[in-house]
Amino acid sequence: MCRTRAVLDIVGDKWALLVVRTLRDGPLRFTELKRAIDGISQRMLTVTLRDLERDGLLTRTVFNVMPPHVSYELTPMGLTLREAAAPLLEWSVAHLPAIDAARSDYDGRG
Amino acid sequence: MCRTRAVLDIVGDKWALLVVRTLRDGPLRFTELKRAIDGISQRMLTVTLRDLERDGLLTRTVFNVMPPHVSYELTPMGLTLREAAAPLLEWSVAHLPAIDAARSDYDGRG
DNA sequence: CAGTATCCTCTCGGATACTG
DNA sequence: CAGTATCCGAGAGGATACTG
Repeated sequence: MCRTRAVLDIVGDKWALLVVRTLRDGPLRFTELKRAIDGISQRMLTVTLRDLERDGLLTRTVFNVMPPHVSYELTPMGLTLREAAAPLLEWSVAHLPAIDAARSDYDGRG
Repeated sequence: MCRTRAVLDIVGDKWALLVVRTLRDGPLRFTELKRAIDGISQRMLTVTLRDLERDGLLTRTVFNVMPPHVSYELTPMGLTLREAAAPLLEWSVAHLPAIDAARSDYDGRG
């Protein structure tokens, strides 16, 4: 099995890249992330954050205060992932209309 | 729902980026792709190629000979995707060891 | 060679309810 | 606030067998 698949599991994750991108400008709290990432469920945000933490891409910092305060921040490696993923995300946004058109065309003939 | 999610559905596909990368140096036949992409099943290669064709990212050319000959080649848009994805794939290869280490470390404490 | 067809399992991920 | 726990349905994707 090609090793590249292991990292495409990160990229292919439904939410991981969006979380990484959302953290580009500095640390955020759980609720702030949830608000920023439209459509993500509480459960999936938790799971995604845990996975990214496990992979060494972000850090989780708990402040023992009331009410609880947890801060998520990209690690240096997480920042390099953000840089590497940026062109792909930009490509995606730029080519979305072209892909929609190609699909309509394809389906119209099929 | 954030529009970026729609494009991550294209890019987040388990095999799509590997197919695009494998076609970077020119057209390949079905069996050549299957051999080059370690671990992909016959079914998933078929499905992935169909999706990429539908999205206008590659072309499928059938030569009516015996035995059958089908050639897959990136479109100009497919080539731009390949360019956009290159940094991420390089990042993947470069950081795999670090991610493995982070996982072992995390699991060792958890 | 380049698929299609079928079956079947397993994981992803949403909804909901509860807690320190 | 920042989670955890539980349940559940849909669909991704692998294995296998067959075909023009």
